[in-house]
Amino acid sequence: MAGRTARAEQVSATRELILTAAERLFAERGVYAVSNRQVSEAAGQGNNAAVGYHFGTKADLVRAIARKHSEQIERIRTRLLAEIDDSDDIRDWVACLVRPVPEHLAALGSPTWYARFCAQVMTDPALHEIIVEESLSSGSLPQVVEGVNRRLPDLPADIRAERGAMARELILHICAERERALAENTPTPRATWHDTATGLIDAIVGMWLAPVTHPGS
Amino acid sequence: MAGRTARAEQVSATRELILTAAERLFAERGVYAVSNRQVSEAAGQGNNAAVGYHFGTKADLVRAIARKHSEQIERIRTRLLAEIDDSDDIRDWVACLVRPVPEHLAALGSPTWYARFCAQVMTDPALHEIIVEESLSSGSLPQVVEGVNRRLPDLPADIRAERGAMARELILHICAERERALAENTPTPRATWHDTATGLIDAIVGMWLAPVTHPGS
DNA sequence: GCCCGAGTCAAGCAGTTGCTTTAAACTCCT
DNA sequence: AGGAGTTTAAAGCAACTGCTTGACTCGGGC
Repeated sequence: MAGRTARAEQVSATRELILTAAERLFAERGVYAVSNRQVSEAAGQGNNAAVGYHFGTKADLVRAIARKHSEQIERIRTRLLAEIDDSDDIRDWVACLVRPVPEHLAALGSPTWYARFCAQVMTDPALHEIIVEESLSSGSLPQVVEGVNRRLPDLPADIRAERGAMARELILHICAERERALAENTPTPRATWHDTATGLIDAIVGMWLAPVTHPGS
Repeated sequence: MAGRTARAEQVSATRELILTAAERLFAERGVYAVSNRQVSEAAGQGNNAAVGYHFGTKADLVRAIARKHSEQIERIRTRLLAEIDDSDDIRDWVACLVRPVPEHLAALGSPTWYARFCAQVMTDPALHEIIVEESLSSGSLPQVVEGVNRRLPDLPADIRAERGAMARELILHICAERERALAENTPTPRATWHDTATGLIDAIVGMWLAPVTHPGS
């Protein structure tokens, strides 16, 4: 047990190497602009088919990257969910929705690549499904959404869904934009990931509480 | 003059053919998943290098597509800007920001591909710059942003920039999501592009007017 | 009215892709 | 201690990429 077999450690080490190399290259150059060969080489594998051996297709590699992170994010989310303990403040629930992502990015240290990676995958017609089932259908998220909805004023179901989608897009793409700015040494509106989350919570709460114009206007 | 030369018409016709074929393929399969060859073939050009001949690299083709649409969008925006005529209602100004995009999509008829195309290009590290300078730096947009800012309560410059970015991301990706849903025959929260715009305006105004939590919390 | 040049077509180029195959190196189990 | 099975390495494959080349078509200016 202690240290498992040396072989298994070696294997999971190269898997991890490939995973992080792929994530970096995908974020910097684009998922489809990078070949599996380049990923293998960047991971220090002389074997130019290492990606195929360990993961299969590029879609499988993308799924593996997404899963790795979404597990971490899920962990943070359940922790926050426990902390707010059925609070009545909608802000707390929105925080449960928002904070896991930027907090995860903060925990990764600098630089990070996951947000840019995720934004790309999310907008790609072929990969979109993958990341949805890997990140969005997991454990505690529906619980948080339900918690938010319960503390929300009466809204038609359609509007609820619409603003839920807005919150989702906002969280992802604002994080990706900040990550890009950090990578390019461009000024960012917020100093830390935590402050970024606070800004997102402010905005999303305001958005969710906004009055609804009847479409007949 | 009347009818120009028959030859020049033929040329601009095939250019247009390539442009729309590329837009559709890019939206449906992904910008990098489609080769210039495939675009040429889909445009009915026996010449497998037609894209290269008429446009150059793929980046140039993307720029051409973006320019074509952003000209139309710019036209709508200036029209709306004239209609609100220095209104004092912030809603009018936000409408000037939001409406041009969904209204342009509505004018294109169904189905459309531009929103999905745009969302992809916007998240791609290599193409991001292209569409920014082609769509966002154009004519009347800064004017609208300035108009919105003037009708906004006092906000720190950073927060202003942050929420501006949020509005931008929201408009683009919500339109892309609706377009995707339409293409897949999935239910959408709104029946029309106009209603979608109304929902976006509600949300963005609410977001912009939301109180700002001091990051010290 | 005839030749020039822009536009189209078709074939071919070297380079790269994903994937398969074969060989070597290594750990693990008996 | 050695055979077995797995991981890495390296080479090779057909398919496809962008790009160039040369022949053909045809409208327009001298």
